Order: sequence, then C-alpha cells, then structure tokens
Amino acid sequence: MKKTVTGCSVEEAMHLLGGRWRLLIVSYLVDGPQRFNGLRRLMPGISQRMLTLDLRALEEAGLIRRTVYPTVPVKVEYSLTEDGRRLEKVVAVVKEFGLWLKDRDAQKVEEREASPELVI
Amino acid sequence: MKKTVTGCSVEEAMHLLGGRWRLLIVSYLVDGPQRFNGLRRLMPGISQRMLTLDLRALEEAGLIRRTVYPTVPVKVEYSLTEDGRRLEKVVAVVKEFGLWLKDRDAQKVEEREASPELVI
DNA sequence: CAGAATCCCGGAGGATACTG
DNA sequence: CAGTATCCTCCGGGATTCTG
Repeated sequence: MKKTVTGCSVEEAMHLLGGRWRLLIVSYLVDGPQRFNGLRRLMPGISQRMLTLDLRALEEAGLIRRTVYPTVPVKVEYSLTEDGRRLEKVVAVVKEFGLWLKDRDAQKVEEREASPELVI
Repeated sequence: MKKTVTGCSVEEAMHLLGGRWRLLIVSYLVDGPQRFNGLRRLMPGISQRMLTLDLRALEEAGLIRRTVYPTVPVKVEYSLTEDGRRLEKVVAVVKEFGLWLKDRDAQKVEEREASPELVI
C-alpha cells in the first residue's frame, strides 16, 4: 500500500494491515504456529507469491517470527512474536464485526426470499 | 478488493474495510458527522474520486448515512448509522495498535541515531 | 516442503477539469 | 459545496515454472 501522509495512527495501522491477506494470516497464527503450506490450505485464495510477500512484510515489522527446522525436507514455522500478540485484540474485534456482518447480510437475503416482490 | 473465497469472517470484514481509506473515514465519523470537504481536509491524501467511491460503498453497506440539507449551496453530512456504530470498537482497537506501532518505530529511530555504527 | 523467479493483468487509486 | 466525468498510473495480486 502507498505511504501514509498524515501519520494518523489509524492510517499507519491500515498501511501495515490493510491488504487483503495480512490480518487474515495473523488471525490463523493467533491459534498457534503454522507452516507455509498449512497457511495455504487455510487460505485457498492466496497465491504462493502473496503469502511469501505478506509473511515477509509481517516478519520485517517484527510481528511474526520465522523458525526454520533443519530437517529434510525443511520445516518452517511461522508464529506471532510478543509484539505480534498486540494484534490479538485487533483480530478478535474484527472477527466479531465480520461475524455480525455476515449474520446481518444473511438476514437480508432471507427477507428478500420471503418477499421477492420487493426486490428491485 | 476482490471477492472473498472462504466466507471467513475476518476475510469478509477486511473485504469491506481493507482499503486504504475506509476505516480512516469511519474513524473521523466516530467523532461526529462530517461534511464532504471536511473529510477532504482531514485526509489530505485522498482524491475526490476515492472519497466519493468509499463513502458510497460504506453507505451501501448501511454503515454510514448521507444527509442532504437543501440549502444554497447544498450541505451534505455523513454520519454513522446504528450499524456503523459497531465499527467504533474496531476503530478504537486499530487506533490503539497504530499508536503503539508509531511509538515503537519512533523508538527504533532513536536507537539508530544513538549508535549510528549499528546501522547496516 | 517452502519457497524464488518471471511474466502478466485488473482494478484500486490518482490527477485534472468541469458542473449544478 | 459536493460532487461527475475522464483518463491514466501503478502495484496488489495471480499463474506458472523452477529449485534446494
């Protein structure tokens, strides 16, 4: 995302988390460490490339940690850092809002199906 | 942003709020109604076009309300709806995180300036 | 398994001019 | 003041191939 202009804290936060995937990645790491392909399975829509890029960005921001186990084949685990745990509350609140949003919109669909004549 | 694939609530929420500006717009409306050009002043980086588009999207999602006062020249006010107030907590938590983030990074800069030889 | 390298595209977002 | 209308740029993101 483009550089922030005002230095407003909301703007800065969204600059780091505003993409399509980053907070979603974090939301899965909240439940414990995950491996690369594990995350891919959890997010069927993401490409390898974007997963790599976003993981790197979050790592560089000091929010997640990349641990390599020198097995064969290598095992790479991603986990939240102490700093990253600051995002747990963000994830929780956003998830709560998302749940409510989905519920509300499912409701709307029900209403439309109940009285189809109202649909424009 | 592109359509969600899994229906995960975090994904849905970010689909609606994930852009560069939307949550920022909402964050200003939390403090009370704002007019179009008022918002522009608060967000020097946004273009008229994006402000219009994002306001329309938030309005269509039922999160903000557009009120037109038939004065000359017209006065248009944007404010949060009851549904939109569900975002107050999101804004608060994101703002808190952004503040912490800015503080932390300002700290890093200080440290770099204190011992420049450590800079790579 | 966990990526790196390449190539590519659509759409988010920007700049500018015009208007009721 | 509060927008439309156009045109344009750039980069978020995708698809595919290759590798230690």
